[in-house]
Amino acid sequence: MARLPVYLQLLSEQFEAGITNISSEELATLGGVNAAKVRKDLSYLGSYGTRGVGYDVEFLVFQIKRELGLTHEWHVVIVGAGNLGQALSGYGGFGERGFPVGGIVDVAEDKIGSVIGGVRVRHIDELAQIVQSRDIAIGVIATPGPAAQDAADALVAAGVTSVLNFAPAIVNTPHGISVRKVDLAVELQILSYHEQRRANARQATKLQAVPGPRGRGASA
Amino acid sequence: MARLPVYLQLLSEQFEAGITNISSEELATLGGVNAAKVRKDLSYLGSYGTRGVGYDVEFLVFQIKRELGLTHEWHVVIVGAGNLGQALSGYGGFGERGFPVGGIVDVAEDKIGSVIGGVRVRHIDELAQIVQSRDIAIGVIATPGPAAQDAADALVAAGVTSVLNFAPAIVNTPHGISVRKVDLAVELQILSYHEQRRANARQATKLQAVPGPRGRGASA
DNA sequence: CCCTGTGAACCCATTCACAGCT
DNA sequence: AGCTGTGAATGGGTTCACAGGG
Repeated sequence: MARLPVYLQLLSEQFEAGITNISSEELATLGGVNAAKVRKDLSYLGSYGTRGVGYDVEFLVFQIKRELGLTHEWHVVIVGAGNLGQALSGYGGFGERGFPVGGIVDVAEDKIGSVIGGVRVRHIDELAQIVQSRDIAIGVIATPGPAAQDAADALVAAGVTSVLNFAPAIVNTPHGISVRKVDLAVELQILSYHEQRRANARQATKLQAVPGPRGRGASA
Repeated sequence: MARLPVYLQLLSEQFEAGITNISSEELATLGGVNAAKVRKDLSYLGSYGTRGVGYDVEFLVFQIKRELGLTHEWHVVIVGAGNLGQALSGYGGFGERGFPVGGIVDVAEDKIGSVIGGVRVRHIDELAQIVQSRDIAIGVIATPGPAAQDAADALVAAGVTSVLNFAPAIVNTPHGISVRKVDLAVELQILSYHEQRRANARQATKLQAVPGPRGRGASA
């Protein structure tokens, strides 16, 4: 379930704050969702709650981590050492959350050898060797859109079975490979859409308040 | 609709490639979705298709851009000039896709004044002035988790009405503010979950093939 | 004849509501 | 009494299937 990571984060925060027990109601409020949904989601892990009391925060954190496979670190390999690849590698957030960068590769000779976030950029031909030596299962595509499919193919050929795609392109992979896509521009476009609607609404209100003498049906 | 940006991207690529007309079937294949869904989504824009023929690619691109409010650029302001903020600012992708970085702010004195991606880091107290001078509607939160709520409050106070939150925290905003959350760690955790399931499946297969004599119910 | 546009059927996630344990 | 766990009801999004226009 895609909400488990969210619960994990909330529960971890509560645990840090010294909370040892939590009800579905409280957790739902923190996450801005329905309490019944929380209970359904958590019941999927097993019956780990205590009726009349709630859930043990620490135990729940452990169970979610186990379910998500977060009992050990997962090294990732980044394909593409351009702006985005450098950004992701330099951003320490991956390692902090249990996903250290185990390698970065690129096709461009001039990028190879430079060190970003403590990791040296290597040639994409070395991808299989990097993946196998560090037992890497997750690859990150940080190439321009047109190169994304090649990057995905290279990752799959190297033995990676999960792909996080930041490139603005849809990649095709064989069955059995997990792909997730994060497109920063798409997120902004969705916000732009909301802004656009707000702007239209303001305009409509204005037109309604002061109907122009030559209004061509704009108020309809 | 959250799929319009995807169609826009696909259609733009097709247009670049010289395709002038496209059927819902073709577009559906490119996007990996159902053709009926494509038609429903596009019909929401109006009846812009031609029966028996398909859709005019260029016209459709224009209509989607209009609907998404992409007829002009939207400047964004980034809060947080740490690793992630620098990464996002240095990454040229925002500007390329119509969302140039109009400012970066931080609370830390030592970050202020440095230039990232051509933009100078300024103090968060100047946020309102930056937002108003450039008429910025979209703010990006790139702070550590605990500072995210403060960043959101500052953005809203400054007049921003849409927020893209990269911090690992849920932020509360007044009604009427659009918020989207992108958590890179969550994406990786979801992939980790898939990897975990694959690992479990492999283990189960192995146990089934060669049942251990002292198996403690693992094969159930 | 081909493909769009759309009512109707379907499906699955969400929510409700309450039985049951502590 | 309080809160979990879950069958039943709800609702929204997806898919089907076909009428209708080019």
